Amino acid sequence: MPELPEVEIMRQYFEKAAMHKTISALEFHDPLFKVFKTSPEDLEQALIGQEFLKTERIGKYLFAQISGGNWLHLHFGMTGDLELFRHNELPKYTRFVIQFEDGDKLAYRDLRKFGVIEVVESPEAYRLSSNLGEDLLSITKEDFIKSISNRKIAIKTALLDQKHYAGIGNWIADEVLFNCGVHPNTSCQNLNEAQLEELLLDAQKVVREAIQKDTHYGDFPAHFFVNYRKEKAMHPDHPNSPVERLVVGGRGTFIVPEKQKLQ
DNA sequence: TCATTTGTTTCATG
DNA sequence: ACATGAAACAAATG
Repeated sequence: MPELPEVEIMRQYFEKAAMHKTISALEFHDPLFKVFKTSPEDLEQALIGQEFLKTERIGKYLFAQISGGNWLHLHFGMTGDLELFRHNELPKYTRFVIQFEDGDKLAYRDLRKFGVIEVVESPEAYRLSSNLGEDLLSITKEDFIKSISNRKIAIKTALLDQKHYAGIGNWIADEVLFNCGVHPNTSCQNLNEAQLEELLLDAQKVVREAIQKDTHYGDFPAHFFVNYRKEKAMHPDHPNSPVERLVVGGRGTFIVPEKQKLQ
């Protein structure tokens, strides 16, 4: 699920669900502690009796400021999300629960456990220490072009690298490459500045539109490539060129061959 | 049984 | 040290 737009919607959900309410207890439901980078004791120390003051997001990484100091960092891996609940049965695949004094409970769910829960000093400190780029929506054209133009890797692999600009995931990369008519295996060196700028602007546009639709895929415009992102599907603009699947950088990748030729 | 999945880290290689 | 690419991580689905 979670690429930049999904995490932005999750941030807005967290704002509504968890802000300014006293935390009374925590629950841990991941026996091997795969998703926890901070120990339960330290999480309790940091969170219990405190409240969340505000949220920030960098790419796919979500942060919430804790009143007692430091920030809670959440990453959602491939299958993570949040669910506010009050009843007794645990939402499916719940790994972590934050209980509030008012009886609300916030579940962090993550089927595959690729996500991360930890306490960090600040979003910016985390960004710098983990070599994370700036958020896709705030990076400048110049920085984007500089970071990509001399690389010797496939453009799709470069788009998925979170090191220079954070937020693009697998479906958005395919979406943008389709929109710009670029084959995902094109070497970065073979793209000129105008093409790179077009890729950035399109990525930002796709992200904004997805956020505006609350990332409900069903509400996306009909021309969105993600609607046809499966083998042999037919994009309405290319009725004679069925969608093809290939693997780029180890990730499933879909293209319309007629529009996206290798250069 | 095998391949697939909207992510990231780690390891090996050059 | 750095860039690159493959494998690993975990769990469900078809």
